[in-house]
Amino acid sequence: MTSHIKKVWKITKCPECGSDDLVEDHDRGEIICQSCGIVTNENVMDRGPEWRAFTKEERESRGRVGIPISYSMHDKGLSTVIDRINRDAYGKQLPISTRLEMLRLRKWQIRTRVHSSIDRNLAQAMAELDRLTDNLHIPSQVKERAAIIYRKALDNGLVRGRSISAIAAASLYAACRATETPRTLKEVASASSVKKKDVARCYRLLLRELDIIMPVEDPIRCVSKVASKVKIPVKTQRTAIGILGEAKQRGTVSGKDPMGLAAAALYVACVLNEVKRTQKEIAEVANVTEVTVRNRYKGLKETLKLDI
DNA sequence: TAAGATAAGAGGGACAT
DNA sequence: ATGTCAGTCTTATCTTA
Repeated sequence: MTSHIKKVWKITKCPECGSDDLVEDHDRGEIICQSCGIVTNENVMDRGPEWRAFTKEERESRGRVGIPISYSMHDKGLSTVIDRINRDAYGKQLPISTRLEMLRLRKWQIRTRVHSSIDRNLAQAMAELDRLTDNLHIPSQVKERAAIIYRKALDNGLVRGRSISAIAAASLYAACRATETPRTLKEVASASSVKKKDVARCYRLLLRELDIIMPVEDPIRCVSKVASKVKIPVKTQRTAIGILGEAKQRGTVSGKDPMGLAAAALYVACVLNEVKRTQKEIAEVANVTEVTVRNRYKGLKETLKLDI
């Protein structure tokens, strides 16, 4: 008896590096090179039957017809379409009960299709999150958090009409804020292809629609962050914290950028303690402009009646 | 060179229409 | 739903000490 071993042409060497350490991923229809990481999806499609038959009977019973399945379609091309012609194969009008049945089936068909579109959206978003977190060196735990936020946004229909990458970036930024992972909006935006203002808009949308309460950053907590970067002595830091506490009591801190306030308070403290730091140095590490430092500095001077 | 001043523009929140 | 307004922050440029 002749054996019916499949004759399948397969690549055995990586086209990039020549290694033969290849792994097949049948679900995705790809071949991955273990040594260089190159993924190829060429020549993987197995056009022969996926079964083996050893007798004539087996061959006949296992043989089928139909188009080859396709990996590029989300359902691998296996969907059935229920059309709207309420007639049977002979063109006869269907009885009312069957018509209602078909109506129900069509409804569910559409619903499952929506489902798969959500899946595809998620897959794309997760890929984007992967890319962003990779670029920004963000721990996976924060990424998980971002993914949860994204799913919530998707469930609430916030993604419709907006770009997936914008919402993904905004979710990631929100996750960073929530976990106190120090990444600025600017950094997140520049890692993604979305403009900063769009990420900011989506971020606010997330906070509003998902009722996320984000703790407002306390300028006092920013002081040490900024101070450590420009090596300002602890004593001067304490002066700055005192200044901020005083300003807070007089209610002149709300609505201001906490980093700007911290920077200005530090600058004042430096002047008072005769620590030589320029506005520029402090503004730079606080990620605000000199002008902002000056404006806050002016405000602090007024509210505290300082003469410098 | 550091600090201050000024102007123009962006973007969003509050509020009225 | 849309427009206006006050306030914030940024960028850029010029002046002052």
